Amino acid sequence: MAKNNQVTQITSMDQDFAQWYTDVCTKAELVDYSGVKGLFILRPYGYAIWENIMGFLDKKFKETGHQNVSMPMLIPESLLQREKDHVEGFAPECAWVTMGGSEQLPERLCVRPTSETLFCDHWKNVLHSWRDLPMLYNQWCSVMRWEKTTRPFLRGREFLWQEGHTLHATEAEAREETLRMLEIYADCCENYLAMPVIRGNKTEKEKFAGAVNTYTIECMMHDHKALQSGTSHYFGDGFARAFDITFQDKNNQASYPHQTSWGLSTRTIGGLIMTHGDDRGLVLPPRVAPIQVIVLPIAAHKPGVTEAAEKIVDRLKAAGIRAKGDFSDNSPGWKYSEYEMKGVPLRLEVGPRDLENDQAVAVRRDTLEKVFLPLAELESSVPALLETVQQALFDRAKANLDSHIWPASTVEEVKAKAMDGFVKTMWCGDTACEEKMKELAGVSSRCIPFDQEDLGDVCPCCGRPAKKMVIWGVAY
RNA sequence: CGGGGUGUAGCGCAGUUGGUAGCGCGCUUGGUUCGGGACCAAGAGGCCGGGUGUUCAAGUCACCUCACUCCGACCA
Repeated sequence: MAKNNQVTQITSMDQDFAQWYTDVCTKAELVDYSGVKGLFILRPYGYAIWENIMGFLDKKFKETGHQNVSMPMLIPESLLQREKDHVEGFAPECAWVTMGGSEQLPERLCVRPTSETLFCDHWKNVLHSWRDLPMLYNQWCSVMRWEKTTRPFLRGREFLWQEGHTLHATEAEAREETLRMLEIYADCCENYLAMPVIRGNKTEKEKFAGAVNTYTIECMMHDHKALQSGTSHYFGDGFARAFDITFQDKNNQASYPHQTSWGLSTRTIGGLIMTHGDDRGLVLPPRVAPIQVIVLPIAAHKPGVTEAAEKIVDRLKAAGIRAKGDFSDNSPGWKYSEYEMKGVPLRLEVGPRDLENDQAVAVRRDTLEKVFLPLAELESSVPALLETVQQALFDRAKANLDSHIWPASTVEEVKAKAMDGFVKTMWCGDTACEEKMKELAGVSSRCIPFDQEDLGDVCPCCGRPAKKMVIWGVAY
């Protein structure tokens, strides 16, 4: 250990999980703060993660028939107010534009907190016939919600996301779409980001403003708190009626279409950090990692070392692996720490001793386990090792989730376990009991899981008959 | 929006009873190193978050603001 420890240490998770989180965000060079509260700069490495997530989802969206569009950033107040529940939900956190240059605007304009109203206003003009349906739109954009407290990725006043918006001729089709997109989010989380999810229905209290149903995927972070990682909403024809969107159906009758929307944001990057990270910093699943393999020459000045490392980088790239070499004159130890902090899943070291043995040293980020890989087989051994890491990260997160869901039958039991994971109980369905649970046990309902269990038939809050099982938790 | 904490070099900090600013790391240049955050030498870098007061004099005292951060209430 060198005496000069010039790189700032990351606060340990056990000592202060919140501080650990912000340390990772800044020290792994994912984000920087801007001059305005709640507006964050996504630095190249952080944005590269988002680009990969976008790439995964955009492909899925297109495979399922969706088209990308771009809607305006500003919403006239009168338009936002068209749907009552919606405006009540979002108005408290809208940012408003009131001036154009030095002129007061005749009507103030809301910086979009979400774009349902804009899509509706547009659809009203372009939808005519049942032949125009379904309309399957998506946009990649940022939205603004004037939050009180802010944290990188988890809660910003501006955040990047995608919002899908669709119209369908029938309720059945729209509901099918809602669940299809939820499943794409679950696929993204589980198979791309290695974050196991719980799929379920939001309660009346927790559902999206203006929705008939909100479906969610909930993830468990390393500290056992919940993160809502993607939502998909079925709107019925509520917005269509409010915005007077109609089409002529096959019977030549004017008919209201059924609508959905669904969104996933850069918040999932926060989830990634808090699911897989450790005291050395970020740990990225290989599939989403901007750099999958970092190749480090050891004693780079010795004959053949740099050339061998460069050749390995080229070979890995040719094999479709996102590989990078670091040929800077920082010491090897410095580089180890640097790329561990940045969560690069696999490190390959090449030094004089390795060249003598026709091998490279591979070190896994998740376990720090060291193995020797014959140089001739890197094109097959490296991808295999990356897949092993991907699976190991998912398995570890899955074990964390499965071992921290506790059944309970009283409010006291819920409270006792609330800081140690999710709690599942039966529930009568009354919002009053949900509020009571928040007040007495400090938890909110995360979802009514699709996978229901029978834990009895009594609501722990009121003692009345209960048919549904709810998962409770402390949420980010 | 309430309650705490913090703003001094890129980062981490020191700065006494008020007297116009210092340390470590990083950065630049040169050399030696290189298998777990290397070493030597010489350099560059500051409107002390912003504003208003008090004072002969403010990083230091008072008030106001802005930002970050943690804890609550509200949310992707």
